[in-house]
Amino acid sequence: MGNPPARKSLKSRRLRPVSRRFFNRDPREVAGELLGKVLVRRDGQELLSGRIVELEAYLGEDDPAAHAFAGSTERNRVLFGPPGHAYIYFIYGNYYCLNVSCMPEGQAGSILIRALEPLTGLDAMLRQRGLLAGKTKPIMPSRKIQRLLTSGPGRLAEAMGITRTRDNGKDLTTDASDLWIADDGFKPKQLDVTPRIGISKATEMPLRYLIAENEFVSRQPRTKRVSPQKSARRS
DNA sequence: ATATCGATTATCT
DNA sequence: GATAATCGATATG
Repeated sequence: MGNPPARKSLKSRRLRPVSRRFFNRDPREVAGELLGKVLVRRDGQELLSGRIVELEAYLGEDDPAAHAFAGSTERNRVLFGPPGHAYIYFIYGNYYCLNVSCMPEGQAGSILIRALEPLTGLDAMLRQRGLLAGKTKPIMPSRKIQRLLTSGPGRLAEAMGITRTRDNGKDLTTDASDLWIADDGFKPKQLDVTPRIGISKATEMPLRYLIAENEFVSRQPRTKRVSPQKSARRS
């Protein structure tokens, strides 16, 4: 098996909220630095958290794939507001997705959070994802089940209990919120950059960022595959 | 492993 | 009325 994910770090490291200034710039600049940060949800006394291992940058009114493309509307107005806030949208009649607004107020641009490596609150995530199926207490879910918790934008929103009515417009740069982004000091060793997925316009721009070799991304990058069928290994 | 498809509803044309 | 920054299930090689 591969290396164990860096999970031990979380109990020893402090979770410092990421500043608003961090997001006050082009999402393409934010993207690489945001990978490895931690999304935190306070649920009563419990903290649900996961490391950001995959994300996509969406630009402003010049990006045909961005919700900001048609200008400000009631739905997307958070994108044009101050940086560091949650833009939540509802999609396919089923799922919510989380963005972080970037750029100075008045200009659109955001980061779509696409996958987390679960760190704390896994039992609550299991429950909110509906993967508990009447069973009793899970001790530690299998690696395969862990991947189903937060490996995808709709999945992570469901696991963290993120909805539009509850969270849209929330300030993600302070732990006075019950949803925020923190830095625990972790630095990814290597990143991958690929085209964005799930879109039909501007499909070629390389604006999807992933932590290389991380097993909790929604889909492994297409490129740099090596042939052996058995123990599929990337590099 | 990749491809295709249905579910389900807020938002916009 | 059409579409959608998805997911889970099924079909196929």
